[in-house]
Amino acid sequence: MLLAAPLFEAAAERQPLTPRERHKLASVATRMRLPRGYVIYREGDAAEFLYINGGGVVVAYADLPSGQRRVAGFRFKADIFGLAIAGRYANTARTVTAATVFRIPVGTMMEILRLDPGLEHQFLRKVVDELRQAQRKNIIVGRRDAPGRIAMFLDLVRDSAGEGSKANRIALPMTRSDIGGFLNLTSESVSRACRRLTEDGIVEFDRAGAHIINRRRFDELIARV
Amino acid sequence: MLLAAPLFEAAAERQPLTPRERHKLASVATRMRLPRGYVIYREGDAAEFLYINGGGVVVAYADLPSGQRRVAGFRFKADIFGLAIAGRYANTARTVTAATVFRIPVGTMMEILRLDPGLEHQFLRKVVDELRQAQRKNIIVGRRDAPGRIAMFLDLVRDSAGEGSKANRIALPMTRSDIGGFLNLTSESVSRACRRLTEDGIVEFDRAGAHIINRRRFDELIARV
DNA sequence: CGGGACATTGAAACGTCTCAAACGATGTGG
DNA sequence: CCACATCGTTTGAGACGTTTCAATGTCCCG
Repeated sequence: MLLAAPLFEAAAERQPLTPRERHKLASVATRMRLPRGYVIYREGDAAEFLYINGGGVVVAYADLPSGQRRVAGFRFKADIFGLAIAGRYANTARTVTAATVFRIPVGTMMEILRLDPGLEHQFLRKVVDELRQAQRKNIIVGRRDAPGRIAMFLDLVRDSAGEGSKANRIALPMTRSDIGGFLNLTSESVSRACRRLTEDGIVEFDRAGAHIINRRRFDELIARV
Repeated sequence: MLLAAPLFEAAAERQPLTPRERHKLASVATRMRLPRGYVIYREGDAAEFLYINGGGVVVAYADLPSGQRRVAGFRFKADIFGLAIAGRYANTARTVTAATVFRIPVGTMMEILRLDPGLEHQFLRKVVDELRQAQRKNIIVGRRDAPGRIAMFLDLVRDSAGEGSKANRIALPMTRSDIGGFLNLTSESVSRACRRLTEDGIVEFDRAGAHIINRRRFDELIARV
């Protein structure tokens, strides 16, 4: 139980969930079908629930005093979100697409973890995953060139969304602003960087997402960190 | 025991250690006194030891293919470092000042954690701390203005180095290049940003470190994220 | 005392940001 | 069912700030 506390004290970042956990949690979870653009919770709200993404895409972000929007990350199917700092949500969560989410009261969740050390273990691994994600984001944002950041972002989304690691199609339901918020770019810069990638014959974009045309140069670009 | 594995699989980031833990670990640790600039381990080496900083400053960094140096973070007294990914160090660790470090074989460490769940708990908290640090770095690097990044870096070092949170003197033993590597700036930009802070009457710099002159404006600058 | 690493400063190049406008898609109300 | 308002995207031109390249100055250590 002591173990659970720090887990829930962590700020939110990406956290995939195993099938075994989903099964265990389904019995106490409330299933919600949400439309696109629905705000699940707001930064600063008391963190009463923990959420599991059951399908669709959710974005976690915080609005900074300067008016900028810092996107912490995107949550895909089976990802956990809603972790808090000091009992309050660290980010705002909003659906990017229509989505199904499972909602679990934090108290209930703590009880479950107390009774099931194995599940507790799984949660620790989620925190570690989360850490890796934050570090991966650190590396991506460290790049100076916008096209390179976009390419690494596509790579990240491909891994996160559960599309095969050799898939050339990547769905991008989030807005350019959301991508920019994640990559520390303006939406205009995202636009221009995407155009550059297209002009260079590396990636093509349409309404649905991205399509990698030249994988060799794409991989080269990603490796050129 | 299972718990220990993922802990050691995490990449390195900041991790303070409590006195209770230090006592417990002291008996199995090898104490090493290291000169300034000593490379403790290199990125890619087999991760055989876990380290605890017993005094001094250590920098963890990775050299990217582009030749740039990405600084993951600085380790101060009581911080743990040497966590690995897939059995290999994710970063290179080098002393910034003369330092004392305690070295513990990973296998021994795992054994200790297995026998002491309480200590295991503490380690989980370290991972969560590490996560928070990575996120804090994300926010800092997200700023566009170099002086603002420097100010937030000073704030971070003040917190990490264990100087009082209201201290106006901040020791900066690391080089401008190291600071730049952490903040994603060139050493020249660090130099200019520091000069700007001085010209604006906010912070003064000398060989030893920084001295906050105008705390109100300093805090304002930090808040202007 | 000398060599080397680090820090500082300068000037120009580069790339993103900002501001602005036009375009496209979407969803709603008449 | 269409017109319209809205939101997001794209494109443009200029401003801004960091990077780059180069040179000088400073400090530390051998």
